[in-house]
Amino acid sequence: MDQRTAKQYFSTELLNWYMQNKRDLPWRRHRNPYYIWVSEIMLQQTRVETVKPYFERFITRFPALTDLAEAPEEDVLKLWEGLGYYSRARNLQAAAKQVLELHGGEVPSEKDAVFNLKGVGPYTAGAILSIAFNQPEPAVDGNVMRVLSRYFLIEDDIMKGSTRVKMETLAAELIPQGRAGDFNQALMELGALVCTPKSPHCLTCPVMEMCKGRIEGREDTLPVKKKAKPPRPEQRIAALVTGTSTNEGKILVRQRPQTGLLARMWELPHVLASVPGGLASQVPDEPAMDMMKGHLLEEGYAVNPKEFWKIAEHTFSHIHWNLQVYHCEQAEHIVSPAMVAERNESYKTEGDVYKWIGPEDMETMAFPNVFLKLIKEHFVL
DNA sequence: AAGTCGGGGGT
DNA sequence: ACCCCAGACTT
Repeated sequence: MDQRTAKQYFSTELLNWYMQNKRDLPWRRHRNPYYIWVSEIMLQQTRVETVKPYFERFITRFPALTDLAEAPEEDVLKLWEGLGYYSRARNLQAAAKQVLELHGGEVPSEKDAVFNLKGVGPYTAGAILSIAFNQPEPAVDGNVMRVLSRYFLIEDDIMKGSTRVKMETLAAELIPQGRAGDFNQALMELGALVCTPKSPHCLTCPVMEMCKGRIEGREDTLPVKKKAKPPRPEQRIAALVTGTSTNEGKILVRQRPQTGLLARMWELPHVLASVPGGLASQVPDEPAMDMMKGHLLEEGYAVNPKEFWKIAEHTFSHIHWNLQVYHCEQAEHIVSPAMVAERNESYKTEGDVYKWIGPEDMETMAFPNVFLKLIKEHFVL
């Protein structure tokens, strides 16, 4: 009979399994704290397979922390294009500058210093400290909470902060002496490959014999998690404005404000068209087209709506966009000097900057995916 | 504690 | 359609 406790068994068997089954991932090829840090930021709420190409391009362009710290923010955002949660990119660069000024360019290995880096929370701090410096700190993410909730049959709601703290205490107790980095990665690897959210592969699990959740037949009902609120629907009218005369071959885009949703990203002009709970309008929607035309005129751009192009849908965590996209054409009009002055003033305060761009500009300007797809289709890129 | 912040893959 | 993902930050 196995004399080991459930915790001893778990730690030993899981670590042995990991050493035999760990994946060859780009950020596991070196033990460069900067690489590990970048990978952990990218991996927040993002799958491994999605991150791989982004990570490769990022460290090719910014091989060292100094390269990232000194780069134009536009370059950083462009490399993050399509990855989502763009404040991660801004915070990462800000933190790189922090490291340059406060720690001589070396990623700190002291707990408080790591925690104080922008964009580094409880999980990422633990990941950096354990994986890069092998310090015995827990790194509790969604994978870890799922694995622990099943193995130890913990029924606390994992959405609660108090549950994460409880899991961190437990995870810290499980770390084998001197093996923090490997063990923490083993926990996440098990969650990603075996102890999956749906249909966990218990038959091939290295710790199935003493898994309380499996023994009680609860593996499909754990972890306990309160359901998230559904995203609120928003109907929006977008314009793909093609330029005339000096703007022939170009389209009109604008840059979003410095804060909030998709901060500082470029986009096609669009306006909110519906009241919450209102019915989706049919296309072509003449009043909506007039609203779009009026909106752009206020911004100083006269356009003639042509025809409905297509519907584009995009879901954020908390908002669902239904975009009616219309083809428009730049129109001649006279702008008074007063209007130009007023507009320039509003640029400073609101941050909405409009610009005519061609296909070549797509190489430097960062767009959220919903607009990226539309514009690439228009330019046939 | 609840809301904000992307995007895609798996089922 | 819904769920979830190597979460952090703001209010």
